[in-house]
Amino acid sequence: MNVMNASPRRKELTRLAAQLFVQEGFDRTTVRMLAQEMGIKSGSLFHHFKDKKEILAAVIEEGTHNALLIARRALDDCEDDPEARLRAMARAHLETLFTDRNAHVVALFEWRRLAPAASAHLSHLRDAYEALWVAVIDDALAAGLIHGDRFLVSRFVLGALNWTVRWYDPDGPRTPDDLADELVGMIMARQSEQGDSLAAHD
Amino acid sequence: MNVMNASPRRKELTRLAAQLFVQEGFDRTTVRMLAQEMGIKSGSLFHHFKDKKEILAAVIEEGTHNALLIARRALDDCEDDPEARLRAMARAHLETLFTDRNAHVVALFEWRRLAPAASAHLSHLRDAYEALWVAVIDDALAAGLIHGDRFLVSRFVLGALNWTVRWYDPDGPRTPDDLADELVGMIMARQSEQGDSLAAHD
DNA sequence: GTCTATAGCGGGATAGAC
DNA sequence: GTCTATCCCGCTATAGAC
Repeated sequence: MNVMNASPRRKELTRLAAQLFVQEGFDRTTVRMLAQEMGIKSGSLFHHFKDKKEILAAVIEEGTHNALLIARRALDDCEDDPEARLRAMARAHLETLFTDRNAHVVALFEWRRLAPAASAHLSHLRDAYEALWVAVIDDALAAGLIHGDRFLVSRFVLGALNWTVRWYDPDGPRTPDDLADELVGMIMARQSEQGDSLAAHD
Repeated sequence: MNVMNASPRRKELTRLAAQLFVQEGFDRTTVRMLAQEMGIKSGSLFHHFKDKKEILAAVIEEGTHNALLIARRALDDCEDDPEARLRAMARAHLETLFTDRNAHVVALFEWRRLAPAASAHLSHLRDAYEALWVAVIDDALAAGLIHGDRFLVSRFVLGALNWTVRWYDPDGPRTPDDLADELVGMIMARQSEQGDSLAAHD
């Protein structure tokens, strides 16, 4: 169950499951679909996972784990500038959502399906990721870069980012990084000028 | 199917269905649950609806229809001030999400389940609602109240609002109107001062 | 308009051979 | 670790009486 004791086979299956869960949703994805996708029969699936819910748990763990890793790495590659850090977090979030890492999408959108049985380990992962966000938001607030309530700002920003899954087309003209920059630009309180540098994209 | 030819009985059932769809999700809500909730047997349900998908369609139509009505009314009660109109739209959106109108939540979160068979009428309703938003955002941009790309700003704002369904507790200290005001405050480019009036809520 | 009864299907999961 | 075969269940939807 833990990310440590995952066989290569299990990891590969988890990756494929994430893909189907995003396309069809957890409930509409059958174990037969999952099995076919990885070229085995449905019965064999239960050698790797206790039941269907455990597959979802594995995907969600993988997704949150990746998001946490990538966000930490992005922050490490950062100066201490609050704006740069905020931008880095937004970019990292969208990177995990769109750069062939369906697992994070599943973690966000199918969390409720798992909630009753959510392990402490999973909750801890998610809390760690959210803590990263709140810290970055706090710094931006303290620097006067943005304004508002720390709790609400974090949730509004994450909401705006998460909802991109519903409308963003990766094959379109904009990169995920473009989106992240536009969002940060949108909430930043410019001390002066009339906001032209970000207004002429489309 | 159209909102016009809905018997009172059917409207009542639609209301109850919306509640269950929000609680459990469409896929996990069975026709037996739906029937029990309204005090009839599952077989009787199909006298009112052709199949389960038609129930979803009715809920989504109801939800979008209501959202459109309430948003229009809110704008009508408004001065021509772009900030007031933006605030009114945000408030109206959250009002339809949280003030015992589960149908709008279903419309937003279960849209994909219906998408393959979405009627022209339904798409038209949704487009009309989105057009309302884009118009208000356009005015706010033109007035220099906010900044960014019209397309992206609308989607970010709607994303932030829609995602509140996942975390907002109506029994908590904040009203939906508080949330709306905070969001508008967050994206507004203050020409001067250091953003204190909105920062001391929590 | 609601009931009972049930058809018909597809789902998750198991057992035991290989 | 994968297969075949299958159990058992609950789901949507239908048929016909009342």
